[in-house]
Amino acid sequence: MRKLRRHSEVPEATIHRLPRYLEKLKLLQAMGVEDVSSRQLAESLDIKASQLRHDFHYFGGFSRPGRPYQVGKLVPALETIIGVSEPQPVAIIGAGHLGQALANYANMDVQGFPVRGVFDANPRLVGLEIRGQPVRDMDSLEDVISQEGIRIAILTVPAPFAQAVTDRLVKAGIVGIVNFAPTDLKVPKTVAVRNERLAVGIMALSFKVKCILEGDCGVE
Amino acid sequence: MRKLRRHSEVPEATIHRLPRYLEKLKLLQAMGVEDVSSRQLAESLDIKASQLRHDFHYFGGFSRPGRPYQVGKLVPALETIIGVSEPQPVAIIGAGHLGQALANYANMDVQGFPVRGVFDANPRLVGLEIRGQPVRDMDSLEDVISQEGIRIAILTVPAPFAQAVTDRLVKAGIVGIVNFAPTDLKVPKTVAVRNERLAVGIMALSFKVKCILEGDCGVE
DNA sequence: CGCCGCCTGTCAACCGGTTGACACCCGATT
DNA sequence: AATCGGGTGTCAACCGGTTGACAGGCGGCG
Repeated sequence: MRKLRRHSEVPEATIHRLPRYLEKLKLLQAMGVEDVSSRQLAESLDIKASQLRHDFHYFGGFSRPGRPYQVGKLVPALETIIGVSEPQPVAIIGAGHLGQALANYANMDVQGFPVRGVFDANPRLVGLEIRGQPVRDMDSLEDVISQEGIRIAILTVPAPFAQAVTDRLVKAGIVGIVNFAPTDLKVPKTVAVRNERLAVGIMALSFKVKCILEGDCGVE
Repeated sequence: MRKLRRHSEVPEATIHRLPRYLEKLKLLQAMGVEDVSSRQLAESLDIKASQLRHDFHYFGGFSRPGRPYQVGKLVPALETIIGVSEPQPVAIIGAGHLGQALANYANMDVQGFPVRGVFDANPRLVGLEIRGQPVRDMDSLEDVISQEGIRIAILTVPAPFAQAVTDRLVKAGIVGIVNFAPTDLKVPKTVAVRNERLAVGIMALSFKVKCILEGDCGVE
């Protein structure tokens, strides 16, 4: 990376693609691939090569011009850009099925986001072990966050509690929240929120399905 | 709805907002609200009023001009557009934590997507009851899909199995797939896929968090 | 009855993101 | 050494989506 422009200039759409680049590149790395051209990489991700180059262009040169990208250099560069060059501990608030699923499913540790605290208000869940992590009482929320230096929280509590929990998180020094509750959270501008609305996905799909079934899609 | 244009002409971005409109409107309906202006509705969703009107404009007139929207008419109209005017039965493939979470969490029934079949290859999960639904063996996949008339499937199996399961689903007549596996699925053009990549969300957030912590965001 | 405030439908300008084109660079090969 | 194939960096045109502006409709009130 030669000249790194200010992050604020990177378009939203590009940011969302970075994780996919990293994911694929790690895969290639694990397969022992050393070089990869923009065309190869783009095709495997089903996007245009010009777009990929354009995206990388925001961060300066990843390769000597005229030569393909070197996987070994790209991976750490992307990790630095995304902010996972060193592990980012996260907390999961709400140990219901979704919370548990996230702790297991996306195996967060490998992705660079080790889970360092799982919390729930339900006394019946508190004490339960998930992946070697005890489910903690909400009382200890602030303490654990500051002790572990947690910056990112994942919210998987029922919608009615989401805002109250959020307020506590913000006070405790959390800087980023992934919100799975179907509510819009109010936070100061210094906190980033990403809403992950599961229901929207299936509804958008339903629209397209209707479209297909009615032969109303332009695809004849 | 007077003149309904072809669905294919509705921009992607608008489609993704429709579910949010519906969600909010249902809420208002439950509160007994009868009329709502574009400004009120837009503000509560944190978008511009002009955009909301523009979105609705794709589907013709929802109100007599000069008068606010009538919640009672908007809700069924949106339901028809999205395709949930009558329940859309869905199947969940993969009864791990994520599959279970989805069956419970987003209470699909209320959203118009009653779960009519939960499947898993793991014999230890088969037979388990989830919300009154038995977890079924994969063998019965095709039968249940055709008997229940299921059109939409939710994929929550581990990535290595995703494509194989998808092929079976397509053959069985599934038209839409919500894919939670971190893999790109290959499907015929007559099948709609929506990828729901949980890991991308947290990484995009991490980028912004880094941004905030380094004071590199334009917001001073 | 006429005016006024509020509302929607509609359009045109604007903006960000995507895409194609091309200049330039490199290593291999003849 | 010159050439050739394949690669990246970069830019400008293009396109879809967003936003602001405004014409016209409706009901309430003086």
